[in-house]
Amino acid sequence: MPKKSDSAFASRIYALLRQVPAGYVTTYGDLAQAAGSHAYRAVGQVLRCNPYAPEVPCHRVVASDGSLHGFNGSRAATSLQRKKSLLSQEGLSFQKNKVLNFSQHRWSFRQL
DNA sequence: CTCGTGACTTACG
DNA sequence: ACGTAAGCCACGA
Repeated sequence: MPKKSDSAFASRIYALLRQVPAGYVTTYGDLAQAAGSHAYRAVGQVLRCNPYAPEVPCHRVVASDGSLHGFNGSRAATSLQRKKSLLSQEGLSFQKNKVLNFSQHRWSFRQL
């Protein structure tokens, strides 16, 4: 549940992300649009300060091309490695830092 | 209110 | 494929 200290925008992002089932990923763009805005970057800021660590799996959010950018407030390769591991456990496949069959595992809020 | 910043995206050379 | 530039929105100082 959203905290009062969270912005309405942030809450929306969290709520949407929570809808994403395991084995699926989404992009910042789609997330933003689903939130009713085009604040791609704002989404990044929100996730970076993600106070709902396990409940809001920020690792299910990838770049528009399915590549893993940052994670856990870090762009370090170690973080990306962990991200890959987590997603791998959810049935996703990886090639370096990119998701295989990305479009296939990509979650679309618009279809809901 | 203004300014700077960012885990972004798209376009261009 | 890669670097740069511009556009974009929200948030904290």
